[in-house]
Amino acid sequence: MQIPLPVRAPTWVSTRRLLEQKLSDIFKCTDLKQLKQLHAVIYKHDLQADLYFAPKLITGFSLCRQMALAVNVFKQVQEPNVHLYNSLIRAYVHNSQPSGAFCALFVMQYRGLWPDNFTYALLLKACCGMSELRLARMIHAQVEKLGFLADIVVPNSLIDSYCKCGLLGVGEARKLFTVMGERDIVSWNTMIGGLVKANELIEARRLFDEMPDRDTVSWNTMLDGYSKAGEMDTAFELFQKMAGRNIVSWTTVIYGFCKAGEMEMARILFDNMPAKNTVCWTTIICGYAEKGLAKDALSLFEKMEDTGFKLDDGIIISILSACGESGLLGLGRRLHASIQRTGYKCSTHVGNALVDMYAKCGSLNRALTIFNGMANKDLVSWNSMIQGLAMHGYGEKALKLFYRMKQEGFAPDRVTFIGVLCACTHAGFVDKGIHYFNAMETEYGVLQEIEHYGCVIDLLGRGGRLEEAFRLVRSMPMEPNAIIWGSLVVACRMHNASEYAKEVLHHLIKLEPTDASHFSILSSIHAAEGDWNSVASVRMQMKSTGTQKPSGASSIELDDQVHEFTVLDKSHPKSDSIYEVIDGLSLHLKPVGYFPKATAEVLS
DNA sequence: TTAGGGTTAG
Repeated sequence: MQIPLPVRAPTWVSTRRLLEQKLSDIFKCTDLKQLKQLHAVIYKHDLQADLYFAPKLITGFSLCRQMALAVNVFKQVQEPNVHLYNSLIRAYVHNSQPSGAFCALFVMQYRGLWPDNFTYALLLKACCGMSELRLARMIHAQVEKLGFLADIVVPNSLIDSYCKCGLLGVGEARKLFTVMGERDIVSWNTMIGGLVKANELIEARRLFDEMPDRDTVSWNTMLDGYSKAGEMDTAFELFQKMAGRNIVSWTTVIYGFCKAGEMEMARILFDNMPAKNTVCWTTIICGYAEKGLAKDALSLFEKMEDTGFKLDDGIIISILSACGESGLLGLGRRLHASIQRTGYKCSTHVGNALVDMYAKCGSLNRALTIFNGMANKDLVSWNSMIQGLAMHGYGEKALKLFYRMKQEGFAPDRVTFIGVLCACTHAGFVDKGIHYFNAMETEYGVLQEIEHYGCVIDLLGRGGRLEEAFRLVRSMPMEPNAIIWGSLVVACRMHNASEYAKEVLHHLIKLEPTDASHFSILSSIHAAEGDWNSVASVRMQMKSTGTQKPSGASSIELDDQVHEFTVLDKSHPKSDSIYEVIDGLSLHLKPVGYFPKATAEVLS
């Protein structure tokens, strides 16, 4: 008798096994094409709702930054379990969408499922992105009640969340760290990292010295602290002393030297690194770019491409941002050309960075072309473009874009209003600006913050409405800062209101006693009034605080080289012909009514 | 748990 052989089952089982194997390899990879293919196969076998495959697909898609696809997979599952919810929450956290993570939590609880310790650890990560102290405290109370604090991952995540909530949070973290029964190296490292980020370097070092054992992460955290604080002697001493240096250690110290302006030292370390990745290339290129050293930045960028490092969002955004900061249009365009040549798929972030770079470098048409061509604009795209137009005096165009933005369904936020108010200032629309300032809270529900007050005070001041500007400063619900007083100084000088200016400068000197420019403006006002006694007293005050007057400088980029000039500067090799051109320009300007302004301040 | 990174007034 012939026994019927099962035909379908083994095929099915082997397909499943094969898929399981394939997926276990792939779910850490970020290749969307591969993942989509696998998803199609899984779908063909009707396994998309399988509780083994679905979480892996969700994780895969989230790593590829495809939240919509991840959510879609989740929705296919009829009865999701805690594990699946955790995958979805992890996906939201990974894609910096903390609100999505919390929504998933509410739905999960609504469906009668209890979050476990993993859920809470993930939610705490989501809290990190939100920097919400209240939320961290709420979760703290809950995990304590549920007994999840016993799992060391949970208190460690709590410390991390607390640390990201500012100084108050670091205090809470410190309390928890002190009472923790068991601490592992992660607890120590996280606590030290939190202190470092809060600029509590001395306390961080105390804990670092107190640690039972240190790993590379512990050393790197301290290196980061000293590098960011500009204490490069100590940072370098630690770097030399430490064992088990890794690429992060090298990059951290290189970053520190770049920020301190010690590019030679940064370069020596960079050239001697045992291995390089995109992060350290980015660090050194941006180091050069931020210092305006366009040639070095460009040659290193080309070297990086020759070495075979592929572009990623990190490099592109960092370098473009540095270009915008220093006005290095050449490097920015070169990078843009690389993006186009390699067919790099621009994310919205990269698009925004390009818009910002071109706008800041004064190439508004290019910024507009990129902006108009962007398929997925977000709020930042609109804000960057509005700000770009406003910055260059195109107030009307900026406001038009603001209307278009609203028409397309985007709700303006605090940054949008900074752009809008700035547009009104530069275009001289004083009343319009005041209208928007008043409307932002009542019509748009956006809180008026000190930055917005700053814009309006600047707007009033430049518009010559000094009385109103001062009235607004006095009625502000917050303490005016140096920026507010600074814009008033500008206004007072524009409108020759020396009595007001003196009052304002005294506030400024109190707030920023080491900033020489305040002293020099004050002394120039006294000088203009012929009050030489006061001039002498300001100079004395400057000397006693050890403040020196820095010279103002203008710079221009030409053939990938930034040329810097100061007042009466003759150091440029082509100085003679430059002055010839300036004299020529003055000859043309005088007949049409422009005269050079040479006050005591300029000549002092 | 450690390194680079998009919009913010003068």
